[in-house]
Amino acid sequence: MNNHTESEENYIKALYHLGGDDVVASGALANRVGAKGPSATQAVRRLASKGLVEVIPYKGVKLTLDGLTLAKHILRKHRLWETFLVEKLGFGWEEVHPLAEQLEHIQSHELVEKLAEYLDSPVHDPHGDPIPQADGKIPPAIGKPLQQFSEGSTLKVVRVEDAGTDFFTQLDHLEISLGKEYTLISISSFDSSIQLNTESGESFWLSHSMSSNIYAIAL
Amino acid sequence: MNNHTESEENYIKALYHLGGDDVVASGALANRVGAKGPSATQAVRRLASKGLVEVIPYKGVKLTLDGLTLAKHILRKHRLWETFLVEKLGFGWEEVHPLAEQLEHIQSHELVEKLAEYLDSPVHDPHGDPIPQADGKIPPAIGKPLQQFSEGSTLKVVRVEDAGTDFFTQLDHLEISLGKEYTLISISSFDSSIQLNTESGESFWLSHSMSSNIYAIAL
DNA sequence: AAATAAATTTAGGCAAAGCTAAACCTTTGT
DNA sequence: ACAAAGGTTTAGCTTTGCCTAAATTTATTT
Ligand SMILES: [Mn+2]
Ligand SMILES: [Mn+2]
Ligand SMILES: [Mn+2]
Ligand SMILES: [Mn+2]
Repeated sequence: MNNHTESEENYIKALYHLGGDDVVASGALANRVGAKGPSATQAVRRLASKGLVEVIPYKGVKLTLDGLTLAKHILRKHRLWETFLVEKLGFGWEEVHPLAEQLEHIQSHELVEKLAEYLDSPVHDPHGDPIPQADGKIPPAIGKPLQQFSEGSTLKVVRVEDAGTDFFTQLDHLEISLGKEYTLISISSFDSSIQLNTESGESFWLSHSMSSNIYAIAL
Repeated sequence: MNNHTESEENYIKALYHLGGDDVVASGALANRVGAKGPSATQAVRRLASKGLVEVIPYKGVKLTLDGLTLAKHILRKHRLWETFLVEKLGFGWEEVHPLAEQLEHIQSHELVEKLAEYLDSPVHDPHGDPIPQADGKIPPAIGKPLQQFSEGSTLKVVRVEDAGTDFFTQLDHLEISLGKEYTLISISSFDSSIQLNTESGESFWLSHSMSSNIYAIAL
């Protein structure tokens, strides 16, 4: 019931990201884990024989309850390690993902819980994503995309959607990070770009592709 | 040159432990990694093709310079993680080895160095073993076994030899830990057991198998 | 020096994990 | 309703890593 390989865990996590406990097509799965179709077909069969997924041939794959529990546990580890790397070791939030991709496979319940305690039982990771708790419950995702705020409202950035390096580089250029507060000045009806004011009154524009990946709460 | 599997790294580390850069018999190697002879024979061939070891058929295996460098780097990671687990997460020194056995395979030079810095660049791990430094140098092993002290000398425990769970349990029973100071009262000429006095004057005996794994420095 | 014992390698298998090319379902468009 | 297109599975192969049994080499003993 317990011992899973790194590969297995990556497939489980991919299934969770793609569909939660819904059916996921084998092609999409293969794509997500960076493998080819036949590899995924074989992989899900191994997972099925362990009771982690249910396969409907030519239709797709679905996490079982066991699989879902495992997925959330791996995600918990991933986000706790990301938090550790940023909070304690001083990594930038844009560099921790590939490291957590390795660390999430370390097997020890005691380690996970000691780590969580050491980090003061965090509820969100450095990107603002909710950290599944030890009991399997997942805190609600917070914030809504900047587009959904009305002109003139003040807001605080609380989450960024996982995106590539370029996205983070751009965030750094603009000095945007979690916790920063802004006033939304205007939303262009031409290209949906957004004008923000910093607390110190400086004004700048955000493209739609940037702003749609930035989540905030109203103040 | 870089990417090694967990299995490969475990073989490299085993070779280092068994012989440094000397020749090691394939049977001893197999034994150390918990595999059978033929598995080791095959494994060292894979390592040889990567330039990490040199094989002399029917004679043994030897780390190359590259292999030696890798071995020390893995050992550095192992001992840094052990230090982290004890110092920061509050694990007991007897429980960290199997966890470090996993963590030592995480690949990221930046992570290792950030971790070392976070731990204030430690020179010894929780068992008193020297931590190989970033430049490959290894601090000298400290202490000598209790037998080598003369009766009446005062000493401080600075290292214990890696041993099984039972050894640590017994250390805990006797409340022996790194940094503790004792006076050596007598060494039995019958069974080489050793009588120690604690700082508060209590007296107790240590079997030879215990004391020969406990290293101390004179005060 | 020959015989025996011990260690090592070879031979032959198996499972996990990946790949390409070919065959096979499903869906879609006419 | 059917043919083309698209996605999925099957077939067949590769590498890593580990196993047992048998052959081979080296070491030890008489
Ligand atoms: Mn991963
Ligand atoms: Mn994250
Ligand atoms: Mn290991
Ligand atoms: Mn140690």
